[in-house]
Amino acid sequence: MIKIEALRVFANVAENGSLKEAAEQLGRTQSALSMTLKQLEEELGGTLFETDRKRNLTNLGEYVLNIALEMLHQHDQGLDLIERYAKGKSGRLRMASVPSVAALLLPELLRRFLLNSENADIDLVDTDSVSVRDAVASGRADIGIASAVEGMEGLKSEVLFSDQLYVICRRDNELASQTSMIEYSMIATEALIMNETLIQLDHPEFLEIASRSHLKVRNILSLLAMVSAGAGITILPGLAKVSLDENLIALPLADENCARQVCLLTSAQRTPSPLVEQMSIHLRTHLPDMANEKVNADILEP
Amino acid sequence: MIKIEALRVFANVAENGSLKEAAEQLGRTQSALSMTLKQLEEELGGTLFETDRKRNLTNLGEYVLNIALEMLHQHDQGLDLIERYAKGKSGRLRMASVPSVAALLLPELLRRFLLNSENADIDLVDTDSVSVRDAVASGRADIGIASAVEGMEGLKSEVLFSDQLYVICRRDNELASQTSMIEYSMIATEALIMNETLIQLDHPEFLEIASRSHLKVRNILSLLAMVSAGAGITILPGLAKVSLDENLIALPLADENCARQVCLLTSAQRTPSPLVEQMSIHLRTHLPDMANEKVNADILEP
DNA sequence: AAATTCATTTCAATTATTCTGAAATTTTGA
DNA sequence: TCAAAATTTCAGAATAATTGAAATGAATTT
Repeated sequence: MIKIEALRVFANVAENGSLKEAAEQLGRTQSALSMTLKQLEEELGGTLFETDRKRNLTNLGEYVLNIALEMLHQHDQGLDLIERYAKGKSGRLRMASVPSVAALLLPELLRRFLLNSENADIDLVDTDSVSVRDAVASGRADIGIASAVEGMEGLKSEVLFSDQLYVICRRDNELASQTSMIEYSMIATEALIMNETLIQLDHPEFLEIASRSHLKVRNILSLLAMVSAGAGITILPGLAKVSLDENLIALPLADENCARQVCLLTSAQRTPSPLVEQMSIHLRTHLPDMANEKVNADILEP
Repeated sequence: MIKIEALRVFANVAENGSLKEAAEQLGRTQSALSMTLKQLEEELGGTLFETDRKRNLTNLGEYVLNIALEMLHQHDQGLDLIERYAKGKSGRLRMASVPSVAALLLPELLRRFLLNSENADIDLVDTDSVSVRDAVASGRADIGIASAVEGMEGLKSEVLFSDQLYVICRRDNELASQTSMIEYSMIATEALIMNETLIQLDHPEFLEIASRSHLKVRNILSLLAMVSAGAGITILPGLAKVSLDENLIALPLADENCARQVCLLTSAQRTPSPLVEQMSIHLRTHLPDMANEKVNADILEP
């Protein structure tokens, strides 16, 4: 059977016009190439070169060279595609992420990722945690970044980083002068504006406070505008409060158990594609540091 | 290094959904295929099937299958082209032949040749022996069929068959009653009309007769019309006289040495292409018989 | 024309790869 | 849970590829 490697040897020798050169290029001995060519000629039932000096091709040799070059090109290109894909350097990747991570961390993270994966084709959708979970579970997204929510059957979930909660209030609020962390008791008398992430807090003291709240705002800009306008205080994860208005201040919440756990979500059903695998690794290694950096930079500023 | 045969195994297993079936189809053991796949997966750095039952492909598996099928197709097609060409079943073949052979023998001979060489592309030119020789010598034709002429350097020549000469005269000529072969002496008093093939005869007695001839006609139809009209007699090789007018008759010439030698001409410089090789073999094995058949059929008829 | 050089082929020994058969393991379906 | 079917594993056998050294063959020089 004619092997593609024999054709590669032939093409190399034909283009070099010499066994010696070709042997050097291919890192083999002349005799190995000589035997390969001999075998190829036997299989073809005809001679490829006019003499045993490899300067001139026979008619058959010319024909075979033409076809072989095309074959080798196709072959190498095919292998390249496969290898790139297998190494996670190309392919399609649909991501779903909560807005805070998508807006604050992913731009830089994806930029770095793409340095090693030029042919990757990435779709990013930002939405709330529940939708992120659903997108991954249903196969509409390959990878999700969200806080843990109920009902994660069929999903693999892994904590990427923990996002500490902060009380957001106006600078003229008396809380602003606190130097220690904020206990629930300290905000018991404040009007609390609820939001998406607060729904998951289950500390009894907090639940008590929350039960008295009559305002819930979904959109974060509106939420902050409310606080700014004096409608009350709110509580947000560190990442969500990185660019507050000047008249607002973020104060760390003492209860560390109720930090938002930002998770990486993937389907448990299917083996991840190499690109998903690569991205998962990339997220695991870079996202925690980037998150800390972002949150701390913001804290140290005021 | 990823081998095309490993991809073939993978594609086969993927499409069969089972090692067992694929092993049967490929004439190998399951374990051989299992190891090939294992090695392929190792080289890719990822798994190709969801479980070790080969029913479901991973995302990577699907991608690789797509590319691999295309690669295999290209590869097999390329090999097929090469093999067909090498076996002389495809390619281009330019033939030059003297008209008698071209008209009487080649149609049937080429028809038979093409049964085994569907993809061959044949160009046939008919012309006189000198032009045939020149066409082959200059590379304008790959193969020539002609009588031996002077100056055959650079050509390989091989006698295919010998074409006996015949005297052509009117049935009312007294020669027509001859039952024995015609000696030169018997036509000494006839008016001889010269033609292309007679130029090469060098028998002294003939030369004597020829020297008295003042008419040379090239075109065979004109030549025969001349004889028919009573302008004289002529001498033609057996093949050239196969369909004479009713009032003409062909009488075998006794001198067997001066039969026309119909030769196969090829270039001595270049190794013949496989198609030329095949055609040469075909001509060698079939042309002599076909020529005899044609000449004899015609002789027995009257 | 002989001698020299350079490239290629040949051949036997080595090394690497692939395949097999049997046993062990895993999965599936009852 | 068990038996049947499919797959994997592994060591040894069969194949194939590669090497190094010597021989052959072609071109070039003297």
